Parts: sequence; C-alpha cells; structure tokens
Amino acid sequence: MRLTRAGEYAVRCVLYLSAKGKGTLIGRKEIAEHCDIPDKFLAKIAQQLARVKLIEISQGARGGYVLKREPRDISLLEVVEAIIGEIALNDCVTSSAVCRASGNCAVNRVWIKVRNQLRDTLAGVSFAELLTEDSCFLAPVSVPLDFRGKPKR
Amino acid sequence: MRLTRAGEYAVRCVLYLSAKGKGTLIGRKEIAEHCDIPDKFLAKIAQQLARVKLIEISQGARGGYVLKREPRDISLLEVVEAIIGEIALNDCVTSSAVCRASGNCAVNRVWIKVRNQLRDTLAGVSFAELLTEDSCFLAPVSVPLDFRGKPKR
DNA sequence: TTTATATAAGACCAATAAGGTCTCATTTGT
DNA sequence: ACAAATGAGACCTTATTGGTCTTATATAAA
Ligand code: FES
Ligand code: FES
Repeated sequence: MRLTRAGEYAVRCVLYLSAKGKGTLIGRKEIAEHCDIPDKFLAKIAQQLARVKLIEISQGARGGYVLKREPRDISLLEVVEAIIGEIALNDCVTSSAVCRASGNCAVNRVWIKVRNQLRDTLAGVSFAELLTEDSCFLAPVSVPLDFRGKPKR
Repeated sequence: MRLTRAGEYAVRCVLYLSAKGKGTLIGRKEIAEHCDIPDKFLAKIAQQLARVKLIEISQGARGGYVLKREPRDISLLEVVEAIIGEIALNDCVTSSAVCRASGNCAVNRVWIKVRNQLRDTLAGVSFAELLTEDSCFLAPVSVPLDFRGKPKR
C-alpha cells in the first residue's frame, strides 16, 4: 500500500521542472542528477509524463524535457496517476469480479470513500504550492502571488 | 497502491466472526468456505490476527477461531494494519533514508496528511457498523442499538 | 554532410513482494 | 490411543517493481 518508486521519481522530476518554470528546456541528465533518479529509468518515466502532455520531449543534441503547463495548474494527483494509473486502494473498487456482492457492500463503500478522500487531497495540492516550501532536492522558490494557490483542474 | 489480498481476507474473516458474535467458536473451514478464502492461507492470516489479540485460536479436534472483542470496538484500520503493518503510502514517511531532506519536505508533508486522513477514516468504521449493512458473503444483521456506532479504541 | 550528442521505444533482466501450499509437530475431544 | 483440528515455518509460484540494454531516430554543431 505505497506509492511506487516511479511515482516518487515523477513527482521529483515535475517539481524540478516547475522550479525552472514552464517552457524551460532541461536536459535529462541534469534532472536525473539533481533529483537522484537513475538516468535511464527517468527516460521511461518521462515518456509517460509526455503521453499525458505534462511535459514535452525534444530529441537530438541539446534535447531534454520541457514543462508544458503552469505549476499552479498541475496537481500532485495528476502526476502520480500519470505513472501508476488511477488510484484504487482495493480491488473491489475497480474489478467487480473479485467479491460476490460488489456494488452493494458496506466494506466496499468505505474503501470508495477513503479513496475519494485521498484523491481529493492530492488533487488539491499544486506544484506551485509545493515550490513555496522547502523540499528534498530543492530550495524553496519565491513564486509570484498570482501563481500560488490551488490547482484549477 | 492497493490493499493486499491477505488484508481483504482478514476483513472478511473478522466480519464473519463479528456476525456470529464475540466469543463464538467457528471452525476454520467454515470461515474459509463462506468467505471464499483459501483454507491454508486463512490459517496464516488468522495467526496474525491472534497475535494482536483480535481472535483466539483453539487447537485440537473441534478447534477454530473465536472473536475476542466486541465488533463495535474493532475498527477496519486495526484489522487491516494487523495484516499489512502500519499504513504509510510512501517510503519517505517511514524511512528517512530515502530522500535527502526528509523531515522538512513539502511533498512529504502532503503524504503524511493524506496518510493520516486515510487512517482516521478507517479507524472510524467499526465492524458493528459494517454488519448493519449488506456486505459480500454476509446478509445484514440486526445489531442491538447499544452496539452500533463508532469504535472506542 | 558528417559526426557527436541526445532521446525513443520497447525488449529484456534482476530483485522483491504477494499469494499460496506443504510438511511436520502439537493440541484436544472422544 | 486415535482422529480431527490448528501451529509454525519452510517452500514454491507468480506478479510487480525497478531498472538496464539495444537499436533507431532526431538535431545541433563542426
Ligand atoms: S465488494 Fe469487495 S469486500 Fe465487498
Ligand atoms: S522526503 Fe521524500 S519526497 Fe521529500
């Protein structure tokens, strides 16, 4: 019951890109080094982030990654779910084949509740917010007032 | 990021025992069959439940399991954590060796928050409550008014 | 236009964890 | 004593995670 390494790495990566600002091209190696992510593994993770349009990847010499959205509009949930898929917590929630009475089960209802709670909280934290505080791999960054606050989407 | 099978089985098992009432001895096979849990696997799970004194195991012919506490005093959280250990969600929360700035990290703080939220919600649901509604493997049971409501511990 | 640098895509591999079984010992009712 | 049940832990199988490798492709710069 824990976030995968890939998920944590993705968060770090997006946080690093957020600090540099939307639209800034950063080499993969720089990110890997600063965020302590295995270089090749980051490549794989970045591809997933690109698939959901969070970043854009440019190839060739002087290639790298570019954040495509404003940090204030990116939620923690989005980044996490881009990597590990929609959070479910237990199997009954997704596949109704597991339990006999799925859909009408007191236990299941509790799991759905905590799952929604968890997703809501993660959805309520933007990378702009994270940037205003100290984090691993990153000193806090002063963010213009306009860009603080909760994510829109 | 999901509850293990063992965790789900444990919940079913305790729910079944709750329906029979505290102090009632039930054979392992009966539980395994009704709750659709592999017999031998249930044995292993039961041992973990016994270790935290949720149930008591009696050996020998006509042996089986006995619920040791009132369903209204057993929370979902307790049963789950008896099996999978304390819920953590991400590694930084437990082992500070993973990230560089653990203890003072915005990301980490969010994870701690959602983790506490999740644990609180699960802690707020008793098996007596679960019994009043329909569940997989179990028809709803009428529970005396006195025994409904939130868990004490 | 060649070369060096960088990523893409996916196959591939190693380590860990989950899910479950088996064996042998022990306990207890009859 | 014997049959019926569980205990404890080794053991096995499969799935997931975490990560690397290989070949191909794109681009900047010489
Ligand atoms: S639907 Fe799975 S526990 Fe009830
Ligand atoms: S402490 Fe692990 S992400 Fe910051």
